[in-house]
Formats: sequence, C-alpha cells, structure tokens
Amino acid sequence: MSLDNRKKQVLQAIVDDYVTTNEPVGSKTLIERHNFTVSSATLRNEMAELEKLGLLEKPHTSAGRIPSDKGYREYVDSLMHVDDLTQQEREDIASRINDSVSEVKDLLRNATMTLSENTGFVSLAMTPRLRGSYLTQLKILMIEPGKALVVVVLSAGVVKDKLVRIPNFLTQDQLAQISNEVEKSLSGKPLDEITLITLASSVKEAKIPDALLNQVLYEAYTAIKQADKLDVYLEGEHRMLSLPDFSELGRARDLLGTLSHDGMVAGYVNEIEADAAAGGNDDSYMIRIGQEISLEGLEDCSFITTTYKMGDTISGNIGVIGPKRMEYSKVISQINFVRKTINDGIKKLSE
Amino acid sequence: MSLDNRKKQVLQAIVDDYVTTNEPVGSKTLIERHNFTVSSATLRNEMAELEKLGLLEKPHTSAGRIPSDKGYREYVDSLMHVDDLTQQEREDIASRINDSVSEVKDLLRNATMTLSENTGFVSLAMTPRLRGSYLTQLKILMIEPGKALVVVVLSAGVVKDKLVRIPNFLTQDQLAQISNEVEKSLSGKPLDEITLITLASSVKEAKIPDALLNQVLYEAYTAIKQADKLDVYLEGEHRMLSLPDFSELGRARDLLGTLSHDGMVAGYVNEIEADAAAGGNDDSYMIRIGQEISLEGLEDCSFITTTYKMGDTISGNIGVIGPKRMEYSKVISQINFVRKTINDGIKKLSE
DNA sequence: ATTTGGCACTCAGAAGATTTGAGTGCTAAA
DNA sequence: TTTAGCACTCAAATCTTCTGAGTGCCAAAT
Repeated sequence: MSLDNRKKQVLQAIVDDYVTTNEPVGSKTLIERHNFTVSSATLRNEMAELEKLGLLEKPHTSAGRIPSDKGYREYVDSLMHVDDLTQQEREDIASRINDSVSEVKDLLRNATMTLSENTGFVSLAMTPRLRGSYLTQLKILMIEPGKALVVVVLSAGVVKDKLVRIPNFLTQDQLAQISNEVEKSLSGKPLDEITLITLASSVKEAKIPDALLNQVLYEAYTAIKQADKLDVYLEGEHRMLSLPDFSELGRARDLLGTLSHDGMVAGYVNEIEADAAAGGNDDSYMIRIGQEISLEGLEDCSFITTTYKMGDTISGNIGVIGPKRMEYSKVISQINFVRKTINDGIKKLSE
Repeated sequence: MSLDNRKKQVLQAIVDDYVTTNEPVGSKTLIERHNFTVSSATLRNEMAELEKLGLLEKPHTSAGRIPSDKGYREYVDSLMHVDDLTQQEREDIASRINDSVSEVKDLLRNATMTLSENTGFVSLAMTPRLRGSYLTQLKILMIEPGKALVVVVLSAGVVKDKLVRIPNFLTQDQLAQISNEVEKSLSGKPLDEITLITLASSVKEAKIPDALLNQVLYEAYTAIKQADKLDVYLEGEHRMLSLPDFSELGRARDLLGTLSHDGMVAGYVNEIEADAAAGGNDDSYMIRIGQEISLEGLEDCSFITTTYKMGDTISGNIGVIGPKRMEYSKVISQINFVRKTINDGIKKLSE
C-alpha cells in the first residue's frame, strides 16, 4: 500500500485521535486538533478516498471515521514510530521484574504483572518450549516405600520433577540402578525423541522382574513427558472491563470466556509462532489486529507477541492483548523492554 | 429468630421464587405460584411484617419484595433443606475429579473446574495449610556445580522442592553431609518451629567453612519456608458476567477486580477459617452472605466454603462464590460431595 | 486540477412525555 | 383475623421530538 504523503498524515492523525478519544473523528475535529493547512472539505475528500481504499470506515453515515483493521495495519506497519522508554520507566520495569526471582517462572509472573499493570490490558507469558531441549540427568529418589521423586534435568538448566508411585518393595539401590542406566542411555537425547520404547530398551542390565521395572519406567516416562508441558500465565483479564471498548457486556463476556478457556490462547500463540519462526529477528514483535486473530471474542482486540530466549535454541513467548484501539507504540516499547529484561534475567539465573 | 409457621412459608416461597426468577415477588404472584390458602391481602400483611423484621426489602415502593441479607440468612439457617445428589450426579462429579490425578494439586484443579461448571459460579480451592505439618526428610541434590535441588518431604507425604544456587566448588559429598545432619536434627519438627537459627545450630560436625555452609543453609531455609506457601486455584470468573445480577458493568468490574487481587480471597478464607476452627464438624460448610463478606465488590455475593482434610491435622479449603440470589441447597450439596471426593482422593493418593 | 465555502441531508443519542401494569397500604365489612 | 376493594406509586417500556456533529456534493475560487 503506498499512499501519498497527505493521506498518510490524515490516516495517522485519525488513528492517533481515535485511539485517545474513542470517538469517531470527523473532518472538523481533525482540523481543530492538528495543524492541517487545508480545509475540512479537502480532508473530507481525502477521508472518502481512504475509505474507498478500505483503511477507514464509518460506524454510520452521519458519524466520523474510525480506522478499519486494514487501517490499523497500515498504521503499525509504516506510520507509527516506536519510542524508547525513558530511563525512569526502564528502571521501574526492570526492578519489578527482577524482584525476588529464583526461577524463570518468577520472572514470567512478574513480567505479566508489570505488563498488565502498565498497559492496562491483559498480558500473558508462556513457559519456554522445551520440546527441543535434551535430557542431561534423571534421578529417581526414594521418598518412602512405594513413593519416589523423579527429577528430570534438562539442558539450559531446567529442572522438573514429579512424585510417582512405585512398587512397595523396590529398594533405594534398585531405583538408583534403574535411574543410572536410564540416565546413561538417554542423556543427550532431545525430549521429543524419548518414547516409552526407547526408555524401555535403555535398561538391560537390571536384575529386576519385568513387571516392576515397567511400572517404574512408565512413571519415569510420564515425568519426562510432563517436563515439557507449557504453563501459561495470564494476567489482568478484569482490566478489560474498564475499557469503553468492552462496555457492552456481551463483548466482555465473549472475550473473557475465550481467555479463560485454558490452552486456547496458548494454542493460538504456538500456531502463529510456528508461522513466524522463519523470520525472527532478535527484537521483533508480532501484531495481530482484529479479524486477523482467529479466536472468538477477540475481534475487537489486538494481540502483540514477542519471543524471549533461553540459550540458543529454547524460547518462549510473552504478549499483550488489548483493544484494537490501543496506543500501539507505547505497548510495543513496553513489551520490547520486558522481553529484554526477561532475557537478561534468564542469563543471570543460569550463570 | 422465631417465626410463626405461615411467615416461614412465606419467606421460603419468596426466596425460592426470587432465586429462580430474579424478579421481586409480589403478593399476587406468590398466590399464583404456591398453594396458599389465604388471600393476597393476607400475604401482603405478612410480607409487611417480614419487612419490619428486616427479612425482606423493597427495591422501590411499588415493586414486590426481595429477601434481605438477613432474610437469606434465616433461609439458609432454618428453612432450606439440602438434598443429596443423585447417583448419576455423584458419579459424574467423582469421575471428573479423579480424572488423571497424580498429586493433590490435580484433585484441587479438577475440583474447581467441576464446581464452577456445575454451579455456573466462581469456585476456588486452596492447597492445604502445611504450617502445622512436620518435616520428615530433607535432601539436597547436586544438579551441577553451583546448583542444587532441595527436596523437602513433609508429613502427610507432601513433597516440595526448590532449585537453589550454592557455592560452585561444594561437592556432592559435602552437600550430602550437610543435608544428612540437617535432616537428622530437624526431622519431626513442625514447620513453624524451624527458623534460620535452629537450622544453623543443627549442623555441628561439618568440616566446611562457615561462609559456604551458611549460604547453603540459607537456601535450604528458603526452600523449607516456601514449602508451606498456599496456592489458590480460582476458576470461572468469567461466568459471573453471564448472571443478570452482574449485568451492571460496574458491579462486575468491582467483583472481578477483587477476585483477581491475588491473595485477597485467600486471606479472607484463612481469616474466617480461623474464626470457625473451634466448631468444625466434619461435613460442615460455612456461608457468608452479602454484607457479611468484608471484601469490596462482593456485597451481592454469597461465599460458601468447606474444609477438606489431609490426615488428621492438615486441612485446606474449597469454596464457591456466587450471587446472593443462588440456589443454596444445590450449591451446598455439590460442594459437600466435592469435599468428600477430595478427601477420598487424598487418601487414595497417600495409600 | 485542486481546493474551498456552502448547503441540504442523515441519523445516533439525549431528553422528555406518555402509558402500562404489577405492586403497595389502608379501610371497612365479613 | 381475614378479605375485598380502591386509590396511589413508580420503574420500565414505548414513542416523540430535538439536537448537532457529521456527511456528500456542487459550483465558485485559486
């Protein structure tokens, strides 16, 4: 889309105005608030053309114009400029995110809190996709007869564990033996290559009846598998109720309904992340606007996501869900800085 | 409060009607829907008296009556009768709650889902209060140089752990030595008697420089302390938006705002639980109605809680938050059965 | 070829008027 | 005590009117 200069100015002015006032903007208001050197009639003509191009729309004939999805798209793609945060803002965010952190989880939790509070919208963070990481250690720890703790250590220093039930009369030593053999043969293997079969074939030397062995192996397997379960932190849903965009109860209900549907948003993020994996410059963000989001109830929202890194291969996402009518540049600069802070925090944790 | 028989009938009929229709009920409607043997004029007189007693109120002069908080209180205390669930309902709930459970957490998660879905309201569950439980094992497991996993095993079979940082050059053996000594001297001690001082004095024999030792002990201490952190599962907030009681956006906003305030609800539950600890028959539930709940935004809600047990001394809470105008007996029979199912589930897990 | 002033037209939303009907309290008779 | 009857009340629904920010388009001006 290549617009002449004046059209760009008009579109930009309309988006800026509409975003702050939530009123459809008309030709006269536009003149009042911006120093255009032309008359309102000229603007009307321009606006009519922008509407023909699909960038603006009218709620009804006698109202001003509002940006269409396509208009917002044009705006974020080529009209908007993203400013850096001030030193003060950056310090505030960083200190909040790094407050009492002892695991990556804490970073993500803090990040969603901060993002949601600062933007006034919903924010989300997903734990890293560990699918591609590999197993480095596997310990099976006897807790009491019949119960053991399986500790799975992954590359990138991630530790997960699960309490499992084992046959009552297995001894500490037998467990240790099993876990050693499994660890020896599986360490270095990517998570997604570990199946119940590779696991079973890894234990050859143990002098333990098959039935018992299999039970332990099965439990170990579930422990390994659940290690790459994604957790999602979603924060600030209630904030959407304060926005005029969702003052209609039905909209709000649909939105919160979808958001509360566990895994729905996460699934969507994974989907678009897969699409985008090709590109993926280090500090890039992705924006989906309105209808571009294929989730029920999010037709009036925009969804901004970005990717944090954990080592070279492992990554996860954070994002903000707000109304289409948002100050994109502000949200983007926030989310960018939050990503950076998370990246730094992860490095610090694994030092 | 002791009402004559007819007044009881009238109050009960009004609550029942209002709960299902959400319309203030007048004398005529009351006659139509219930088989009273008296005329509407008589009912009007009764209603006027019930209003004087503070059990009913009028939204405005020319409307019917609705129950006041006090009216609901009277209703739940002496008018309502709680039916058992049908066999079918019980099976459904039990199978949903026991679906793929491997820890207490899973039970609670499933329980909140089920409760919220079945009632249409918000449900919550809190992990057990472990303050009074005691430590049975403490293991410090070397993950890699500089990193260790502290595994805390509590009575009642609860296992918690935390990844901590330790001095880089501590060896596996040294760690094991520390953890053995700590375990020996602390096992059997209630969590709330363990302080950094008792912890430090428990290690006497180790030939490890104090500075290093202290760092490890400190980390172990934080691991132990966070073991009794309460988690709260809150589910179904969005459902409140579908209720006519919260069709006013402001109310809905206040409610969800308070609910999303982490720890606010949990704190309140702990408070009322402390009050109630004296009584505490095994299958008792507690109801707070309207103004009785001292949380902002919950003035139009009722809060029903009950206590599940984990062994003899450890317990936790589950609850439902819905509009005052709810079918109390249905919710109560649900929550009762859910509690029972959780209790059974916990027993099964620790067998 | 643009730009502009002018003008008739549109229409959502606010403000006001009217109607409706379910409800009340009170009185006087049964 | 209970009941029939009646005057009165008032929220909510419906309809009407008014208002004003906005539009499109034309003809004159640049």
